[in-house]
Amino acid sequence: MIDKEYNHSDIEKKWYSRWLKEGLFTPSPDDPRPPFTVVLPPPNVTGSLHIGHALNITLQDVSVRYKRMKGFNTLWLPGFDHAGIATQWVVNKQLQQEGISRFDLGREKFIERVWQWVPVARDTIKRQIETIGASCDWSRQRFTLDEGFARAVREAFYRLYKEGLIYKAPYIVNWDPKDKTAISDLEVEYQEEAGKLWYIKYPIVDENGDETGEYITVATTRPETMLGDTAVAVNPNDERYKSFIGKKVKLPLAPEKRVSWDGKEVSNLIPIVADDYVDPEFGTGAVKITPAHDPNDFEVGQRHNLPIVVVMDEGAVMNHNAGKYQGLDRYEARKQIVSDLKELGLLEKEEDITHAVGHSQRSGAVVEPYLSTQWFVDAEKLAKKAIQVVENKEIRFIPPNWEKTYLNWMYNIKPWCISRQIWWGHRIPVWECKKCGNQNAFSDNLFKTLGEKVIFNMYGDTRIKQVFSFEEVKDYLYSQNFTHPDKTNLQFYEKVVFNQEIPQLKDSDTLKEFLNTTYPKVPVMNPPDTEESKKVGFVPHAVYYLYINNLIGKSFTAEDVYNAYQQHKDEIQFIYDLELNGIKRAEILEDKGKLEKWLYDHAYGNCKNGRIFFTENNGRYSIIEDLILQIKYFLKLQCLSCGSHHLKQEDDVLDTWFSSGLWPFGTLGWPEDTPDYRTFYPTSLLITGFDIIFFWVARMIMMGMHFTNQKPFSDVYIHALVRDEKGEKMAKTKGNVIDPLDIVKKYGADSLRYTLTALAAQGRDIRLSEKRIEGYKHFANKIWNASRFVLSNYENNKDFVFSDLSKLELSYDDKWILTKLQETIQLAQKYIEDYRYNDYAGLLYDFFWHEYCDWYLELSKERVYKGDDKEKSAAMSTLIYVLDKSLRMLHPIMPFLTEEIWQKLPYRETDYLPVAQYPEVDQSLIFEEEAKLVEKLKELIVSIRNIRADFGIPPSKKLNIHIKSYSPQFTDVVKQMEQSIKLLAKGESLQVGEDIQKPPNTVVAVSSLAEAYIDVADTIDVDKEIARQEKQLQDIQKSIGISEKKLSNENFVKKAPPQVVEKEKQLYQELKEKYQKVKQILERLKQLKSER
RNA sequence: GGGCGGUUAGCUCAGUUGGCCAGAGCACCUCCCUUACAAGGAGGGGGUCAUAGGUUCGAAUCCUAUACCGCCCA
Repeated sequence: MIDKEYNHSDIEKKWYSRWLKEGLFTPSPDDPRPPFTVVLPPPNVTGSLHIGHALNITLQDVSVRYKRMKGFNTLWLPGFDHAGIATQWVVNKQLQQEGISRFDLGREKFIERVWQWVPVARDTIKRQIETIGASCDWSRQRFTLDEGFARAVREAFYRLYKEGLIYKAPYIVNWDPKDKTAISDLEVEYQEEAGKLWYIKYPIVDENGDETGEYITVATTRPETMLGDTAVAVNPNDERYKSFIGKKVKLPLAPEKRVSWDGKEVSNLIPIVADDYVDPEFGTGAVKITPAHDPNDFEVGQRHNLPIVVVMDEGAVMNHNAGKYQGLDRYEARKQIVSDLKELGLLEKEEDITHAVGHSQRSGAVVEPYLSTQWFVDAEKLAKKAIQVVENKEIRFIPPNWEKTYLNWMYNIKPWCISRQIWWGHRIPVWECKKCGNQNAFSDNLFKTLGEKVIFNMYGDTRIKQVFSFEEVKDYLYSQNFTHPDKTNLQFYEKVVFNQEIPQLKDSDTLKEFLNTTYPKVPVMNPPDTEESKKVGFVPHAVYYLYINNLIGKSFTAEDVYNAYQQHKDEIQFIYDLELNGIKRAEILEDKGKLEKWLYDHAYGNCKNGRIFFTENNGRYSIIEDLILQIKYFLKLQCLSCGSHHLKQEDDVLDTWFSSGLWPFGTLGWPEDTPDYRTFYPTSLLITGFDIIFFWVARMIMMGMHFTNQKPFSDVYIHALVRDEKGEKMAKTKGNVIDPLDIVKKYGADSLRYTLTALAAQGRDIRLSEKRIEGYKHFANKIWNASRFVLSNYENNKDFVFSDLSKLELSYDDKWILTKLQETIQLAQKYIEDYRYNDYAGLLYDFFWHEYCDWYLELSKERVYKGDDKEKSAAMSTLIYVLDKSLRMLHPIMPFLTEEIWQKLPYRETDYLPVAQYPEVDQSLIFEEEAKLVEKLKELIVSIRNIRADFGIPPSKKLNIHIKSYSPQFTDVVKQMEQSIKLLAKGESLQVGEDIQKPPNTVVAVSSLAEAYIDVADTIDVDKEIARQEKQLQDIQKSIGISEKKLSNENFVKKAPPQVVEKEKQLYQELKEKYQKVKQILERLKQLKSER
């Protein structure tokens, strides 16, 4: 028996783990059914989910569960985003609490700290996603920094770089002086702020640099940047300034000599240049040009070959070029400069203005346009295909108006700055050669064998150092993987990254063998804790290195060492520079004589510490191998241009969105051609918020088209922001956030999901209030109790229930609800496939509550309780049938509740509802005639209830009802359903027939197929009834008037579509008839009154 | 400055090819503890669909302008 109370927490706890255990959400790439793929927008590992995530996840789950039930081979792939700046920010905050900064820790230790934090956030979020009920495939869970994804990012970068689509260049970037990093255009938020426009007079000078007494006035909102001015520009057609062009001005306050960005001296006498960019109408028509601190000025500077003078450092503190302002913060300097100008009489005026000031989205600091050398993606080239694929509708935005937003942005796309001066993220896979300066981009395609590729990737992920030990490799390969705890890291490489066995690395023995045969061996002769002064130095290490790598034979002469060293010194120096923290006395190896002596000394102990490394015999030396404490290995990377090993990897990391852009294919195995990739890519649907269309959606389309030559997804559903009930953005600082977990606790996940689905109308923000959620909890309760009614009666009537309805004697109401059900099934599919989530939710709500519960359940009670076998059978079977279909349709929105109830139903083709079949329309269960008659019957019952209310008859009083039917058909309906009608209309007795006469002391309810006379005997109030009927007559008359007006309009009849006209005519006819009837009734009433 | 969207019942919102005398939930009023459900049932009040023009037989729906609100981009 089913519990009396609906208790969401009991129900919701038990199903999720069972679904997972059964693998219901884990599809196979071998499944022949058509695929349906969704990738979850990976939540940031910064904290926990908010209600916007809940909406996003719910809508995805609704579509995903629907498609799964429709028989698609459905994959919903979840994962997490490392969220560079955001996560670094969170960990920084934690460090602050401990009173330390990330610089105190250093890069390596800091990243360790972040890795400690990530699983905390990740697992919290994962639990939240599970609580909401998301039917995603955790066995395929990914992380944007996992071994495979990091590899995909390196590969993507490498390819773009090779193709010339990524380049490093000096450019004006948006600089965040607080976080000390460049940020992309998109990460800048503009705010209207009160500011000032200062008009500054620049004195004109003659050829000798003497002031002529003339001035040219420029206007600026950032006077501190004037110290970096290298020109004044005017429009070439501006008559006012024509004579000034080519002359020079003396830049006030600036030191006489400044140093340009590329180290040249720059004078404080700067030219006046002509440039079309200057708008003569704006300000004074003369513009100061600061190429290092303004993007437009930078362009002007390029055109006129102007020097570039940077006047601030990375923290926006004035630098050496600022003369006496050096060391001042930019705003402090501004104040000083303005007051100094005033004193010099060079400040013409100041104006109050409001202007848009750019702030860093993350730190809030005012962004400083700043010249800096950064990495850029040539987005314009990538945009081409990304534009095409949307223009020709291969990718569809829903709602479609977002397409315009997307395209507009794409048409005007700018180079994308992808380097970030932070530590947490994908370190740029470029190694600069310290010898020749070449930029080398590497990916693991540098290596042939899988083993080598793995080692390179481990190095790239900073899991091992470039000189590494067997233990380091072993420990990492055979330890638990971070993203897939059921696998070792090696298994992750095999199964997820390369989709191949890697026998070379399989176990300790093969691994050791592999390392020994693949990598140069690096002998180490110092125990880890050796005092600096006691350390064995560079020269012996170098000789041992040559020896152990078989470059000088078993025994050797000084000459042999000299020659071999000459050949290998670059790598040896590089390695020991790393290992010994600098190299000493390398000159010994460069001189045969010194080397000879050194070898001899170190064979006989004639040296410091009396060290003996070698044995000597006749000028030939041999190694004393016992001195080697450990063998490490060297991952050989060489400059592609000069071959040197002296490479240093870029310190900067990539913009997080660079990696997110690969999400739809990087998670499915790309760049490998895996079964998952072949089966599930391109994905079908992406659901996300409008705020990241540019950040993410656009980048995925660009990257997807470029790397896979396929659209990454077909449909993009863009949902709105969830706001609070007052329409304000939810923010922790405002204290108006709704925590999804609180809601789930209070109302249940099903109720939250239903609410979000019902509110998700296209193209609108969602205002969420708890009241609304409560309303849907009531709906959940309704489903629960209706099911309780059905199931408890099923318990007592098990033998009467059949799944095949065709053999049963279905009553009018059975046929009616079945017909309604078919309509609902059809509409439901249409709505969900059109992404009209709110309509889907509304439709089912209405059907289940207002048709099934309010009417069908009530109508069925008579037969369920008192019917004969056949009646019971029809009613019970239909009740169960409709409940079953309803639960299936409700399941995508309310997975937990529906599963709980569905499990108790008698016939199920699968063990679990998530993989049960979605209802399809059954033509044999559509009974239009019968359905229409029942609709009329409902109308009649409502009109009887109205009378009751109008006359204030208490529900406890049973009525005598006489029904005059207008047709034998309807008479039959009423007769068959007599008992049910009595129940619903609370009748004592019921007579029906076409020739029934109105008994005295009754009032009349007129409906379209019958009129009902209600015996109100002692309660009848003739005056009241006359008034009631008169009001009705008036209403009808009004309607007739409207209808008449339409029909008498020639143009309406002529031009309106026939079915509309036909409908109107029918309505008119019905109204007319009704009018007549009511009129008669009124006449009789008036007669009655006069008789009394 | 450019673009997009919104303005419908007290509140939150539906209303998709123009054909309803405009709908839902919540709130409100009346009655009812009837054995699925008081987290319920029956009934009810409440809107000149922002404003002004226009197109049309017909406009909440299309067009134009205005007002206010929001967002995005520069």
